Amino acid sequence: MTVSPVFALVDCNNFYVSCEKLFRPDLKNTPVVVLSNNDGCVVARSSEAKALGIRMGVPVFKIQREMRQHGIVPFSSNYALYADLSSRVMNTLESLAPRVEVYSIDEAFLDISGVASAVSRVEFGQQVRQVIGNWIGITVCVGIAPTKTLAKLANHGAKSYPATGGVVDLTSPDRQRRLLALLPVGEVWGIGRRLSARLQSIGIETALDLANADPKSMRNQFSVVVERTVRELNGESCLELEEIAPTKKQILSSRSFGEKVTRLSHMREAICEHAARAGEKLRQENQQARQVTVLIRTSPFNANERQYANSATAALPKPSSDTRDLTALAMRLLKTIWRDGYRYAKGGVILSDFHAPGIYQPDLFVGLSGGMSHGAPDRTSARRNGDELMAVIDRINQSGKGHVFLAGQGFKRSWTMKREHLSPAYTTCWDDIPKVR
DNA sequence: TCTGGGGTCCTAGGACCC
DNA sequence: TCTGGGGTCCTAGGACCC
Repeated sequence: MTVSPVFALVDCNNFYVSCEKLFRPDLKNTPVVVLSNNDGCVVARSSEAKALGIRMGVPVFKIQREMRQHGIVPFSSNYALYADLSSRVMNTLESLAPRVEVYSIDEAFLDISGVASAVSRVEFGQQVRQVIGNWIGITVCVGIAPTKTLAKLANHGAKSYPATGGVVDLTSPDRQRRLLALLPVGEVWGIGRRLSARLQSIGIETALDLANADPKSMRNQFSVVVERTVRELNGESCLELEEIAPTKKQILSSRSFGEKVTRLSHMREAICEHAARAGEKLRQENQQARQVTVLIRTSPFNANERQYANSATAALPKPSSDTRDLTALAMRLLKTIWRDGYRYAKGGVILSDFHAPGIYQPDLFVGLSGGMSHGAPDRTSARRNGDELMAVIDRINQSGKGHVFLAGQGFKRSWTMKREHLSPAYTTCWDDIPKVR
């Protein structure tokens, strides 16, 4: 007999802000925001900042006045810090539950099917909160339910209503319906802005309205995704716990520039840099890529300016994870889409069509017809020792002792991103460890 | 002047085949 | 005048997530 599943969704409160405040106790009751790359917009807010009406995703230049007026303290994104604290949280969760799916940097689903009664489920949730709070200093909320979609809503309830003590058990259908009736349909996991508007236009306003809809008809009018959501809202589990992260299907490195790029030489540097970063991620995944895409664009927000956005994709003669192969192709692709006379805001590289090293079936005609227009057909395999070179470069770059890169990535780098409010790397760099006097 | 980055999945439509 | 039908594969674009 199979036990019906019970999921717990553990979600860190205001995660990025909490990470920053952890090392700045002086900011305990101060409104704090964390900014996106380039200090562009707000991506995390402390409860004080939320209370002041600072919206998620708002561009920083639009709230300069409020920032000064209320003394809101901004931080640039410090991903090294957040990733390190995240892995501490996740490791702790793995010691508390038999099966854990790390869903994002600040959330995880736990399988707690073995925890029997309603009382002990809530106790379990409280215990999780206490351990994470005491050991790491991060506050989490816990939502418990028979499906992932309901666990998400339970978590939302735990965050919204302090009287819950940060834990909501939504295993009883009666409680499910009561909470669903209170929530607008857009709060449901998988229902975004567009679907929300379309659903409302046919009279589905609340999460409960959606739960009461006919799954088949939802599939016809929308998609299987919406049908699955309806079933999940009714306690029928359609989404399983994924303990092992599936292998990636694409890797993207892209970034807005700190200053607009107008010269091809600068864009070449930036694209080189992205090809190198993407290659590094690819090697961490122990994969090789065959497809390379380069994309560049002007800022879509500036209506007075001439706009241009384009991308180009091509295949390598055979899969590779060697930065030099990826870069060479990326440079050729960039040349095909570059146009003079624009102020470029962003550029990037996407790698796709992955193969595990060594098991690629080459095309029968590779080397005869020549997939690439330059170089010897089997140029990549002539560098068996390229793997070793890349491994050495990765080791040096990850050691924190220095940075090795191709000259094409540039030395002046006027285009690199702005990070004016960066906190120290408290937990990942010896020089930045806080000192107690 | 200044608006993030990195992913996944699904669907529709075209190309191509028999 | 009359102009099939069904299957597969691929890709672009849309929608969603954090």
